[in-house]
Amino acid sequence: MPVIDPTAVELQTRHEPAYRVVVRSIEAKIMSGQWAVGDRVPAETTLATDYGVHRSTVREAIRVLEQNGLVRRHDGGKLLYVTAPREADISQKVTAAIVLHEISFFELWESMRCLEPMLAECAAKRIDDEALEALRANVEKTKAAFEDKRSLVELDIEFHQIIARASRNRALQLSREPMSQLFYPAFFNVFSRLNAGERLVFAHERILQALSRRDVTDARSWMDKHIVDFRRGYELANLDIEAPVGRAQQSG
Amino acid sequence: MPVIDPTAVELQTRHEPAYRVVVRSIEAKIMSGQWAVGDRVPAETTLATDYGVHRSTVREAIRVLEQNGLVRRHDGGKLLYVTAPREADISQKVTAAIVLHEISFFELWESMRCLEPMLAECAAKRIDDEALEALRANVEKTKAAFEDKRSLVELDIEFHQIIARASRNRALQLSREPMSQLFYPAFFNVFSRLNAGERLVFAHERILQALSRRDVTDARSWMDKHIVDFRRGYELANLDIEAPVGRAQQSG
DNA sequence: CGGAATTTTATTGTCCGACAATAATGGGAG
DNA sequence: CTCCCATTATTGTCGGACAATAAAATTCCG
Repeated sequence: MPVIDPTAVELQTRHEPAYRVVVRSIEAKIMSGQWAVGDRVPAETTLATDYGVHRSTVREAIRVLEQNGLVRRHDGGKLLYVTAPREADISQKVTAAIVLHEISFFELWESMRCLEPMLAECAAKRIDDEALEALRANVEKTKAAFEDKRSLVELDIEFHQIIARASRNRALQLSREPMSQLFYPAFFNVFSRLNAGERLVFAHERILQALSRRDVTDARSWMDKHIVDFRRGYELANLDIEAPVGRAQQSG
Repeated sequence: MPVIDPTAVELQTRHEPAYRVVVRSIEAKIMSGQWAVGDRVPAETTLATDYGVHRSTVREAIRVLEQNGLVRRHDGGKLLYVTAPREADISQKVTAAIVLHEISFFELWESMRCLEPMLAECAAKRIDDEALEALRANVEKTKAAFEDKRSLVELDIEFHQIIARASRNRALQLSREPMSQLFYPAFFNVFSRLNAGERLVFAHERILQALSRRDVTDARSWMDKHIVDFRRGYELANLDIEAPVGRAQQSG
């Protein structure tokens, strides 16, 4: 009795296409560990004869597995290997889903207000000196980049990313990543309209101090303030909180 | 300047396979809204001539898009339509990623402890009478199902799902769903070992009461207690907090 | 004998064409 | 106007082919 059963609900009457059978078979082999991460996947022709189908059919199956991040070819190579899905693989898909479902900035903001303080809290418990040093460097660079809005955005993204990694919680990171991709472009709008650099540096400094002291409570509360403050900036910049994210945001 | 640019970093030197070009082209049409959700996608042969490639090539592209949830055939039909990715589509992929990355139960629990109280808080603000009624019915059924561990698990899943929906925040729901899929199977282990039905009902009743009163603070704090309590149960049941989720959990 | 250069082989990306099964569509009978 | 049937369109699958090139095997040279 498998803990997860993706193969559970399946229509018996309409016979499943062959390529999907191949997908599920290989998927099962990978998820069960029979084909371990790093193993090479047999050639298309081999799979075709093994499964008794045409190579085109195998190919379609491979595209599906590839897209799910379960198999991948090493950079510039043509051999296929079993892999664990990369964060970027699924992050991108979640991002697309958010856009197409026309999820509002508000929903994203609310989620970030939930996740970021938690990430900060976890980071305060587990951050190492290396990450702390990276954060210090980031804040210094931010101070120096007051003029350049674009660098400001990039440095802000980096700041939060370092903290996310420092949390040592990959599940939280996985949740945060796709949202941040959509959340932060809005930053550029805010920075362009308001001169928010000063507030940004102030907040980042406070958070950094809290993390340095491993002060869980402070890290959380400053991060929370920071997220709340961003929403105010968003509103002050005359952007629509309720508008779906993803398409180019316009001022009201 | 697009807000998101998935097509950004791409190797120029090694020429991109044709099927991938087709994917990106169609993807762009969908993401930009040029092909709206609900529109029919042209037939494979049409696309083939349009793009000047063979039908097999188009087919591989379609598999990719299909897997991303951007296009789908209506149940039992053969015509392809533009769609927004379903929650289940990506939820399943995230779940696979969590398993293959061997993310620990602790990481998942920590994430749920972040998300569930927030979901409860949002639900307290926005829940309607219908959902409230559904929750009441759920709690009644739970009281009646004290013996049957399996029903107990299912009812618990339902309870939290109703609250998630009531939060009216689809981004949060999107984060929660894949984790809950992996989180809850562990429930069965706990219920089997401990007689946790009583505690479960107690907690659910408190949460329900708070939601009925639209008491944001109470809803959050009872949900938090509930999640914390579950972890205790997990430990009392002698299960390993640090073990990766996904494979069958064993007692220590 | 070990490593670099070169040849051979394996593998992928793409194409052409074909055919059966069946969903979609259009048209006629009631 | 609705229901049933013939026609058409579309997909799933197959067989085979070929160029490009990565991978492997082999030769060559210091």
